[in-house]
Amino acid sequence: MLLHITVPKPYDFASSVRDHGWIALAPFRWHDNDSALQRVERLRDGKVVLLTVTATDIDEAVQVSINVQTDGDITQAEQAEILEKVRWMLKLDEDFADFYALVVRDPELAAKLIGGRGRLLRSPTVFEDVVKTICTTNTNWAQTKGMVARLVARVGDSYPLDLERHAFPTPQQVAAAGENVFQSDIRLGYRNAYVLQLARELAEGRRDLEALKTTSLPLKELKKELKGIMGVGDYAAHTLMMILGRYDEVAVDSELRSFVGKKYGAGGALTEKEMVAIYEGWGRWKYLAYWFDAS
DNA sequence: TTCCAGGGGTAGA
DNA sequence: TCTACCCATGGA
Repeated sequence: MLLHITVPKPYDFASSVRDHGWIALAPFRWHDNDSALQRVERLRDGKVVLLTVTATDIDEAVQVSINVQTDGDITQAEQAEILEKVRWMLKLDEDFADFYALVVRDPELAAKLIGGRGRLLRSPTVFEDVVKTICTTNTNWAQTKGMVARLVARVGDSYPLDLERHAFPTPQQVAAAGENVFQSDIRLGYRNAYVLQLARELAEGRRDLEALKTTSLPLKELKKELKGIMGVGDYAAHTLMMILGRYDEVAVDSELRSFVGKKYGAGGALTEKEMVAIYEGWGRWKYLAYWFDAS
């Protein structure tokens, strides 16, 4: 089964997908030889499919193709769900025109972005991205990858045509796993409690993360809502705001401190306020300005 | 052994 | 609002 989405140029599929580290986190995979994004996905009705997403140039647009594989038929409703999820993951419904218009004033950034970059990869659900973001805090990237891989392998549904590959687990599946499985197998350290608590809140209907996809909450309120999640502080909230298409705030972490310190520090240590101020002129695009400055 | 890596919660000021 | 202290984990 092959599905298609036509995306207006400029859009650089391969660069956009790889510009975010998320591509290295399960169940995402990148196949360099054929520039394909791959992912096992559990659909709402429980069917587990393998999505292989590629892109080809067609005149004034880019055609994104989604190859859907599984052991049975795929209904119209499932096709619609897959298209919706891929559009979300690739941020195809966001308008970057204002950002690109601003970028031309900065030749260094313009050179990087001219082909149509900026649509950083995100996961199909906000739940998945919150969990992944929590797994980036106070640890290194190798451990983040391990944490997410173990979570997916241990409690995510298997893909029927290759049982070694799994979908990202639902909140219900995470909640059902319980403390012991987290401590012995998944090993997120003290983050175990954060991820379990979030999964329970969602499974029991005490929180609705997915509503944030379409929220019109003012930035401050959105940040407050995100920081209400145990384990989410300023860095994680700003990262998740970026995921949700709000680029107004940079996420200050050791990576930003290191990069900004080297490029703008002139030998002396910069305060956090000074670091943040460097991107002040980018208005609602600060996060992306930093991201591509550092890339 | 000690440090610390893409921080955050909590108590106390 | 700011600071000190603690937090599991695993590699260096």
